[in-house]
Amino acid sequence: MKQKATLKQIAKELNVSVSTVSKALSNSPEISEPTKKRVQEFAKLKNYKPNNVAVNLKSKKSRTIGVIIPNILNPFFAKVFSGIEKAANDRGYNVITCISNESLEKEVHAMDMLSNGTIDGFILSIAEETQAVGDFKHFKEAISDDIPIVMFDRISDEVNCDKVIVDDFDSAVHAVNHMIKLNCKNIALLSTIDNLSVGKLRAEGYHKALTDNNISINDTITILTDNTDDFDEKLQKLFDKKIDGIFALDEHASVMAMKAAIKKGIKIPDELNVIGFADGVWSRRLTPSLSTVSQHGPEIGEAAANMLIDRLEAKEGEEPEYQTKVIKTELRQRESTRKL
Amino acid sequence: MKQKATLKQIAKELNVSVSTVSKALSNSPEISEPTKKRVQEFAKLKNYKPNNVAVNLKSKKSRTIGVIIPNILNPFFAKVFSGIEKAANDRGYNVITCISNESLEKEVHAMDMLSNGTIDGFILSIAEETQAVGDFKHFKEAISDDIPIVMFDRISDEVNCDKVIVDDFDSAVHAVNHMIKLNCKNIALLSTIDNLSVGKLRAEGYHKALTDNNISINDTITILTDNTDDFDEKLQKLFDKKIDGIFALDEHASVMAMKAAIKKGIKIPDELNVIGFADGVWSRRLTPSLSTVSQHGPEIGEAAANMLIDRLEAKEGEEPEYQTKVIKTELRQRESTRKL
DNA sequence: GTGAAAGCGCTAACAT
DNA sequence: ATGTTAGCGCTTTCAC
Repeated sequence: MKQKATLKQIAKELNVSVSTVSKALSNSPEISEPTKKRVQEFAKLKNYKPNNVAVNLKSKKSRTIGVIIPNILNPFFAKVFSGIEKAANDRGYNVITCISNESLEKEVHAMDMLSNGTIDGFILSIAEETQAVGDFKHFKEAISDDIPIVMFDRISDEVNCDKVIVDDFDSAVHAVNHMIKLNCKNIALLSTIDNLSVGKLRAEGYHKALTDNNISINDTITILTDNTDDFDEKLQKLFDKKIDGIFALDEHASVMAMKAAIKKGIKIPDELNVIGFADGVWSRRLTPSLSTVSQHGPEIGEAAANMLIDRLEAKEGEEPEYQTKVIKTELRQRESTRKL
Repeated sequence: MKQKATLKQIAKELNVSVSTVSKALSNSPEISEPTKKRVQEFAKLKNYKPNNVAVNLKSKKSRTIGVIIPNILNPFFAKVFSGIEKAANDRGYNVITCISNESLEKEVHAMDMLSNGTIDGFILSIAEETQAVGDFKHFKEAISDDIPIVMFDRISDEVNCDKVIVDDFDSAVHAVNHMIKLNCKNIALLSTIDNLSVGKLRAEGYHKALTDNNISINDTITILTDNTDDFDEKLQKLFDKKIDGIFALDEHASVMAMKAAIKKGIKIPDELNVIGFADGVWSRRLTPSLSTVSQHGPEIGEAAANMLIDRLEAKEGEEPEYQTKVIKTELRQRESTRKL
């Protein structure tokens, strides 16, 4: 292995001082043109790259963002992640990723591992268990240690920090209103994420839309749970009731409901309209394709990364106020909805 | 903001030397029990955490792995990634992720950004463009700079390094043999990844199986392309031919083919058997659910991470030989296959 | 225009 | 048992 080039080595070989080399490479006006040229060319020849760790130690910044995601297999999070990675890279930042796997302990551990100079700030979505338990000490601690956090999607009002969310409540109101306009009279509400803040907000939006339209809420065509097995079981009985619309709050509920309806021989969209929250390519690939509330994952990620970096790069004392940015959803009409 | 605790500060406040504090915290036998206790308790009180950047500079190791993935939205890569992340974390390593987006330039840039002490080694799957162009200089450079690489799935024989792959060729032979046993006589071969090494291997496996069974190869029921639009177009005409089996080399081909068949009113699996390479949850959710060649993404990731870390932690001069580990696939029978 | 020296926070060989 | 010193690779202030 060839030795890695350092300032020291270059200085020795060129018979100049370390600081001359350093300045020459950063194009300082203190250094004469000929010396600069000599140093820069030699450095290129030797393929010199400043040791990032040393630079970080000196500057007390790592230009690295810690991202904590509950589950990378969920296409929504994968999309957000790709947005974060892109925006961060564009601004010269690296991204260290941890997966909390919905566990409070892993979340705490991950933050602990990284809160030692490794990262300058966090972007995260709260783990399911953390939301259930309501333990947010680790977030507050990081913030008081001057490590900024940007939360996205699953947030907590108890923590004072930047946030990026989707207008879950409004999106649901809008989607359900749309179904009502399509002449749906009996819209089932299905969710396997009733433990999450976002799930609750979407359910409230559904209620609001029904109430606004003077439609009474029918609990017998509502499945709210936090467990897919439980959901699948309850789903069996759903089609005993009269329904002409399904509003599903997550991908699992959307797909399983469509699958079950098709099996029962119910025609979509002629007898049944379906709208679901979904982000993968799959809503398009389904037969019939699924009309969705699309959450613009990449935009959420980009917004979060930019908010964090803006704060990191703000001059001391000029940090912006904490803000909550709302990314608008979009109702994507595909084959599963049509006027009844 | 409260000042971050450092050894220096603690030393001053306790009226001992920095090295005493350092040794006490690492539980060195050189230090007396009472002092140790005093220091350790004070450190805990102050919530002291060793500055990771300084430790890295000193030790010339970062305990961080650079992962470069072509596309995190592809569920196969997402699964591999989750395996890497898990194995790395279990062994005390962090993971910095870059997404090459199938671009050679981004791949080169990512490696460049990280090859300066930020990471100890790479785990990567080669970008599409890189495979097409056949430019592997950046990999060789890293290796000669003593930064080990583990490649997975999309590898290159031109680069001498550790590799983790799936037995694509054998898997395809096995799957097609299976279809033949189910009495398929006219098996179509569909691929949108004919530009990738893995795509080619799978296609060769298909040919081998047909040849072994004395079935002649029929180019009119073969769609090999690297472009999904092109594929979708050619797919329209596929069902004009007589086919009773579909072997699809990637997720897009699998799903679009099933969707098209269903639209044509072809009964799966009664008139047509389908097997596809796929990794998402969606193969299960399809109607009928898709029989797949499952690639054990998480295991691939874990194996890659462990190989890399084993090499990183090997004593100088005792590094293991480069090896290529093969993870076995599994034929997952679901509703899209049944004896004709 | 160039160089010497200090220091970022930590470890470890070497005194005392 | 504790402290002193040097050094990881770099930047930057201050002298010359």
